[in-house]
Amino acid sequence: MHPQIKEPTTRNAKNTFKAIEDAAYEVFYKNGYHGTTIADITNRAGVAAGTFYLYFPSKLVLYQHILMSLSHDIRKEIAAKVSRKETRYEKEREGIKTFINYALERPEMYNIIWESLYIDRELFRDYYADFAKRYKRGLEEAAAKGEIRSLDSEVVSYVLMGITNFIGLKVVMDLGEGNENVDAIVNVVMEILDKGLFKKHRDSSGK
Amino acid sequence: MHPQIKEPTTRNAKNTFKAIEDAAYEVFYKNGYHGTTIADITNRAGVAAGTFYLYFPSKLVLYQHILMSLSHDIRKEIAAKVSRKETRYEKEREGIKTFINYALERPEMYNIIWESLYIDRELFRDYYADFAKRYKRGLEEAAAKGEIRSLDSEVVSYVLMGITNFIGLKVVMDLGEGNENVDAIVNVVMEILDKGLFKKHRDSSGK
DNA sequence: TGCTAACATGAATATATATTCAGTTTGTGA
DNA sequence: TCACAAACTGAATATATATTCATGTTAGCA
Repeated sequence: MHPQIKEPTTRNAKNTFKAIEDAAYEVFYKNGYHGTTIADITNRAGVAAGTFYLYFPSKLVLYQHILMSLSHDIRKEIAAKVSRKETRYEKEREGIKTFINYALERPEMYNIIWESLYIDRELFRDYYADFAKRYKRGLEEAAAKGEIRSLDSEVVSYVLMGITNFIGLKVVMDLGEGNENVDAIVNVVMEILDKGLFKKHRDSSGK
Repeated sequence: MHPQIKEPTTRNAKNTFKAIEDAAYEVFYKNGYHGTTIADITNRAGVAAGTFYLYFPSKLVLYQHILMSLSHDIRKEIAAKVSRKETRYEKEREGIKTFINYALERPEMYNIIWESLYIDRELFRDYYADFAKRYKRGLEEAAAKGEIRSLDSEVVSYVLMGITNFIGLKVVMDLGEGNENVDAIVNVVMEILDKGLFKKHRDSSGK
């Protein structure tokens, strides 16, 4: 928990705190950080403007609080699903699928994480650096077992994050246009990861 | 040119206009859209605040103007380089390499394009939709020639954009930490695209 | 040299909104 | 039932900054 946040102690105060958090999720998503005012948040939460400052010292700290809770949540969800699979191949498929479904069901979270690049660059950087680190670990284990080819695992992790994030972006942007067949999309991605994009060209030593 | 922008006519006015544009590039990059004020721009350009409004009706229109010019520029650069290559394989390698080098040399452009998701969602969406459309065309030609495998070209184009953008992101975030060996990074990416990530697992019909 | 239109100025205006604070209500333990 | 702290209120404050406008300056031409 952010050190500057004052935790509520009584039952009523806990409800108030939660109402502010919930309102913030909704409004930050809908209108972005700069597009939402403290008044938007407190109105939606049904409390007075001053009440906000009983718990949070500033709008920025609230944003950071929400961002951290989001990123924790999305990582937990992916880790839980992935750990149930045996092979790296199956883990990868599951991770991509989970991420896309997450983006589809709660586009707000996804959106808020990207916006952080322009609100709190450190937090954004840390989020992806940490994500990459976990990814690397998994990839290196898989390489040690001979499940995947030996390639720079840092670069590979950004390749995989890039694919997942952009496919998620596409799905979110297309929301409501009926392109939500996640399995079909994941199949295409796995085809590429499994066999490559290119048909064999010239000699296999390449150019 | 944006219809609300008033073009300068005289030699001096052209210089003033250019100075405002140049200042805006720098400052938008450095501090983001919300972090820069009209005063920041006009101070850096060496003109009075009011002068800004001789040419641009608002800060938003200036931002849109700059974003469009950036996205035009980056696409032009990639298209020019790619068109010199023969095979899809070589074109892909060149496109990725050009994009990363672009991000490395002018991180501001790259940065501004992503921020647009939170400033002008339509413009952002259009930018990527258009990028994807061009990509699709190239991929479909390559598929017709048998250079690449037949897969949903829309999904493939987002996979490739995702890879490129995230590798670009990594390179920009790491700037100054000596990880700027673009060729080595591109090689890893091409390895994956060429031969896949996974070693052959079980039977090739897959799961 | 004087005229005119384009160009430029920067102080003043208008507005938005994050944050404060003096006062009020509420719940709880004695 | 009282006392007190915690919780809450919302009008007032403070600040930032996009935009306007009355006024001045310049360049080129008759």
